[in-house]
Amino acid sequence: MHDHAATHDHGCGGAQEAIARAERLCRERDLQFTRLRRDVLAAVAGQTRPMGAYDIAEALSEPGRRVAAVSVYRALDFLTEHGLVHRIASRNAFVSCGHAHTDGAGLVFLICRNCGTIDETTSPEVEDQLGRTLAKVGFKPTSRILEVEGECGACRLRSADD
Amino acid sequence: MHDHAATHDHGCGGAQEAIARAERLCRERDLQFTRLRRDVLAAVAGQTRPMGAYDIAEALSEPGRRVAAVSVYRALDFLTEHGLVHRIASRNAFVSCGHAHTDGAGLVFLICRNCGTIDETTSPEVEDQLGRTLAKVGFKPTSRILEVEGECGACRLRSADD
DNA sequence: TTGGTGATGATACACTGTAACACTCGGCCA
DNA sequence: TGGCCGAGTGTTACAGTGTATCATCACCAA
Repeated sequence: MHDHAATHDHGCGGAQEAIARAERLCRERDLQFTRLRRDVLAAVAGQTRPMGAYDIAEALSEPGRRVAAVSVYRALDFLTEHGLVHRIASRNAFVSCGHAHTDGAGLVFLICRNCGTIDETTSPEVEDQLGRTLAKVGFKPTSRILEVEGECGACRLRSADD
Repeated sequence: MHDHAATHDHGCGGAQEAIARAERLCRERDLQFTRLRRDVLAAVAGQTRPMGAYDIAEALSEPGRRVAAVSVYRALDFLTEHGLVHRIASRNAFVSCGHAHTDGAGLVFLICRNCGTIDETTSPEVEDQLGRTLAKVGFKPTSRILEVEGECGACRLRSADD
C-alpha cells in the first residue's frame, strides 16, 4: 500500500475499529467505557472532518434522548485524556485518533482547506529536530501541537484533472 | 549573550520597539497605523504572556473611553494579517511578534506552564523536516501552527534552586 | 443499610468571536 | 463648495465554545 504510515482509517469503517480499540484499552486500564463515551467516539470516528462538541451533542440527540453539550465535553475529556480522540486547536473541534499508538507524542495533523478532512501522521525526524531545537533554548516540553493547513493529496489530484 | 536567536524582546521595553517596527512597516506598505491599532499593539507587546481580546479591551478602557471587544478584534485582525502579532490557538490569545521577520513561516511558540510566558523561535531544521514529511504524504501546506507547552529555561533554573 | 465514588443530567453562566448597522473623517471629483 | 465614497470605528445584538455547580443514579465496599 502507500508509503505513509498513517492515513484515513476514520470514515465509517474506522468507527468500528476505533471502538474496538477503545474497548480493549479500557479493559486493560480498568476504565469505564460507558454508552455515552462509546456514542461520542462513534460519532467522531464516523467522520473524516473534525466535529465540534455541539455538533456531536446534536448528532447524539434524538426524540427520546437529549444529550447536552456539557456531557459531550466530559466524554471528550475522557477520550482525549486516553488518546482516543484529539482536539484540533485551530478549529475548536475533535477527531478520532487514527493511530494505534498510546501516547499522543509526535503527531502532525493535516487539515485540508478544500475538503475539510483531517489526516494524521507522525514524523520521528520532525520530532527529533524539534527536540534538538527546544534543548538548545533550554525549554523542557511536556506537550505540543502541530497542525498544518493546506491541500490534501486527493484534492490536488482532483484539481489537476481540470 | 545567550546562544538562542529569539528570546523575549517583549516585556515593557519591547513595546516601544514593536511600535516602531509597526510604524515603519505601515509606512512602507501604505497602511494606516491608527490610534486603536497602536494601543492594541502596545497592550499586547507590554506583556510576556498572551492576552485575550477581552483582556485587551479592558486594559484599554478608562473612565473616558470604552473600547469594545469587537474593536479589539478588528485591530487584532489587522495586526495579525501583517505579522505584527500572533494568535496562540491553544490559548485563544495573542502575543506580539518578537521577530523582525516578515512572513509568519516556521514559527515555534514556547509556552511555559509555570510562569505563563510565551517565547518564540524559528527552526529551519524543523521546517525542513516538516516540509519533507508533508511532501512524502502529498500534502501541500499553506500555513501551520506549532505550539509547545512545557517549562521555560528561567523556571527550570528557579525550580533547581530549591 | 450506609456511605463513598464515578458517571450522568440539568441549569446557569463565562468566555470567545462575528454580523449588522450607523457614524465619522478624509480624500477625491464634479 | 458640495456631494460621494471608502476605511476605520462605535454600538448592539447574537452565535459559538467551554466551565461551574448542584442533583441524581448506579455500583461497590464496609
